[in-house]
Amino acid sequence: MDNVEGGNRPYHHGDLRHALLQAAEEELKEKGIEGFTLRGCAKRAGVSHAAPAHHFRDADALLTALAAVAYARLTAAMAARSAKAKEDAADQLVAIGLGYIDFATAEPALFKLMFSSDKPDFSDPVLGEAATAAYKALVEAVCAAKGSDDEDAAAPDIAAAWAMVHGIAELVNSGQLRMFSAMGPGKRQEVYRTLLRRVLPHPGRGVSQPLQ
Amino acid sequence: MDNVEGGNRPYHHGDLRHALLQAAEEELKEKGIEGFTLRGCAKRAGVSHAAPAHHFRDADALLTALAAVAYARLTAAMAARSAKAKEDAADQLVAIGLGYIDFATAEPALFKLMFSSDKPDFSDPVLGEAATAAYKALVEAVCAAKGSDDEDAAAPDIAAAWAMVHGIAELVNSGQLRMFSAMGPGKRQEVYRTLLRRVLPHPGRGVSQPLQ
DNA sequence: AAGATAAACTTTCCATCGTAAAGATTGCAT
DNA sequence: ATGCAATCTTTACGATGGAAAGTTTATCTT
Repeated sequence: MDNVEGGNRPYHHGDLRHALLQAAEEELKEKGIEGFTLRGCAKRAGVSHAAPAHHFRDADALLTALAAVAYARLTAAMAARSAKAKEDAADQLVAIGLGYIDFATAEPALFKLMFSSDKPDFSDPVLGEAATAAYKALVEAVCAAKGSDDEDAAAPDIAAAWAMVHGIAELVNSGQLRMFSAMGPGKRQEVYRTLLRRVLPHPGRGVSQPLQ
Repeated sequence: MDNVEGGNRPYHHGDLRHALLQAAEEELKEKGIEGFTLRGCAKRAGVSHAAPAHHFRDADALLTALAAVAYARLTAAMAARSAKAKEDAADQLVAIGLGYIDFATAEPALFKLMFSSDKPDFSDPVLGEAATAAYKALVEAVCAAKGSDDEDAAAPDIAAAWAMVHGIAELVNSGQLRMFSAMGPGKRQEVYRTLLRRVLPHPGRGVSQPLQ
């Protein structure tokens, strides 16, 4: 046995499941999703490479559990922005979008795991509920801004808002929108706001129309 | 040797480089980017697993070359829509966006390789030029719609247009916008158009403002 | 035409990965 | 105290990417 930490680690870890989730997050951030290995997680947690199997069926199951945690944080990031914003429905929707972008740029590895990877299994009920909660936060903000409870009628507005924030997040994270990295943080936030205001639903109408 | 095709294959393939690119595209479409293997490509091309090394430094280099081909197709898809649209600058920009979505939904595996993977090396000059060509098509359409040649001034409009089409493409491809799969193709195209018109630049002004 | 050189391809080999199977250790219920 | 189940380790296997060395073919030189 190669007990790295000095020798007196007990045979039973105690909270390996949780330790593995933390290790997986580190591994993901350092190696990226394409360099992620289950053995690396085990080593970080100080256990043998086969130990994770007793807590997660396979590597994808570990990443599925991690994705569920990440969705909760996404929801929290949106709620944090929402709490700081004015109560006005439009401001609230913009805040939700900014929270989405906050999370995506603060946790690019997790964001990629959640949205640009086949690893997480969305049929898993825990992940499914976490993802649905995040989605609902967005939907409710759109409906409020639109002044309607009809989710179907709001569908194009939901799509517009989500596509815009998601597109910004993806492009910024992959470094393709270099204009943003060139600006200071304040200016960047201001541009984000302006972009998000562009996809606000226009109360009363169905799908909002452009000016001209 | 296990010559699958019957026995009289010559020792030298003749055009293995090209055959590997085709094989890689098939492999990518069938297995997905996370199931992609270099050995699988070699088998498809009917050569030993070490043969690709003589044409591509490693697996990433093969995918980089494939990504360059894919960018050319993306540019072509945008050009095809552009050619069919009216000459009006706004219609042209919408067409570019629809072409982008056309490509993304027709070739989800390639699209993922290009935008949601660390595999391709964008410092490769061939890929770099192909990607730049696609980007320029977008930039020029935005500038034309804005009625300005100042690319810096148009930056937020470029970001808005690109983020919207990219967001739609990503969310549709990952099956997260189920409302779209529910509609017929005609209705879907119409909604795409409506969404894209929402991010058109407004000539003269800097960043366009919402209605209210 | 003949031999040398380079290119294309195969074979063999190695480290790493995920995961299955079996053995060792410990906690817990009875 | 004893037995069982959970937790963890060790061992083993097939697959993968890539390095190294050997084989075959093409091309170039003379």
